[in-house]
Amino acid sequence: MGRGKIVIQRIDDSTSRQVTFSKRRKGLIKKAKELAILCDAEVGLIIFSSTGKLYDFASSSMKSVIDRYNKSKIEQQQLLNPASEVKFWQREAAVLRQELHALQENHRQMMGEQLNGLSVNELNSLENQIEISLRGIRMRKNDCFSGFTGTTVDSRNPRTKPKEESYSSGKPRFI
Amino acid sequence: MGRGKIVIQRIDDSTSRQVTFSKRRKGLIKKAKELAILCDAEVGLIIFSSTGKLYDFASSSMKSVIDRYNKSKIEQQQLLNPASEVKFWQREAAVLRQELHALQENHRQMMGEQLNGLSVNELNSLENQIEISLRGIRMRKNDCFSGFTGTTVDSRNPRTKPKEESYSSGKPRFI
DNA sequence: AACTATTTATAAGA
DNA sequence: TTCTTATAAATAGTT
Repeated sequence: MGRGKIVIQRIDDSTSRQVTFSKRRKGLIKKAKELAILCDAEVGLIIFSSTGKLYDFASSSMKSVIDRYNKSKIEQQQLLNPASEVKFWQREAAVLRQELHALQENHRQMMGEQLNGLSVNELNSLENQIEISLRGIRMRKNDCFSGFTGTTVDSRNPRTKPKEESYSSGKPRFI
Repeated sequence: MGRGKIVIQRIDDSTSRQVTFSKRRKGLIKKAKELAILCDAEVGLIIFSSTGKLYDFASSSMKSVIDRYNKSKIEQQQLLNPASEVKFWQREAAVLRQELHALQENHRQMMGEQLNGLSVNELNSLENQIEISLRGIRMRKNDCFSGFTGTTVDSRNPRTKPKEESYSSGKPRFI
C-alpha cells in the first residue's frame, strides 16, 4: 500500500529500512490498540528494532499479558501433549479403581461375606458398625410407623429424611 | 478501510465483534510478520480474544522475545529510576574517591612526605621501592646518554621507550 | 465465507 | 525526520 508494490523480504538499504520500520511500527501499534478496543481483547506487542531498541504496547499491562500467556501455554501444552494426557488419565483411573476396590470389599463385609481376612478386633468393629447402623434403621422405621412424638429424634423436616439415610444411599457412612 | 468509517470503541454486537476480531487479528499478525522480515526486527505478539482464546506470533520464539523484553525493561528501569541511578553513581564516586585517596597517599610517601603513619617495615619497603625505581631511572638515563651498546638493556625498539617509563607517567608501577 | 466499496496504511519522492 | 500523494492493502458492511 504505497506508490509501488513491494516484496516482503529484508530491506537491504539501511536508511529506508529504518524509515519503513518507523512507519510500520507506528501502524502496527495503532492496529494492536484498535483490535484491543474494538474486540475487547487483551493484546501485548513487543518490538525490537534491528539496532536493539525496544518498543512495546499492551492493552492492559505487559506483565499481565505475559503471565496470562505463560499460564495459557502451560495448559495448552499439558492438554496437547499426548504423553501427559495419558498419564493424567492413568492416574485418575488408578485412584478410581482403588476407591472402587475398597468400597467393594467393605460392601461385601457389610453383607457378611468374605470375612476371612479380618482379625477379631476388625470383626468386632464391623459388628459394632452394623449394630449402630441397625439401630439407626430401626429408629427411622419407628419414626415412620408410629407418628411424630418428637421425643428422641431430630425433628427438623422429618418427612424428607428417611430416604437420605437408608442403606441404599450412594454414600455409605462407615468403613 | 471498509464500506463505512467506524469509531474505535468496543463493538457491542457480539457476532460482528467476533467477525471483526477474526479479520483484524489476521491482519495484525500478517503485519507483525512483515515488520519482522522487512526491517529485521524481533517481534512478539500475544492476543487473547474476549472469550479467552490465545493467538500469538513471534518472529523468533516467544520465550526469546519475552526474555529480551524483561532484560531490556530491567535496564531501562534502572536507568530511568532516579533513585537507582543516584545510587549507581554514588557507588561509582565512592570507588573512585577511594582509589584517588590511596594513590594520593602513595604519591606523597613516594615524595618523602607524610611518613608518620608508617612502620619501620613499611618504611623499609618504601625505601626499597624507591631504590629500585631510582636504579631503573639511572639505567634508562645511561642508555640515553651513552649510546646503544646493547649489553645490559632491552634492545627492542629502544628509541620509543624512555617516555613510557618516566616517573611522570599516569600509571605508577609501585605501591 | 465471499464480495466490494471505501477507508486506511504506506512506498516513493520531495 | 516529516510531509505529500499515488497506490496498495485492509476491512466494514453486505450478500
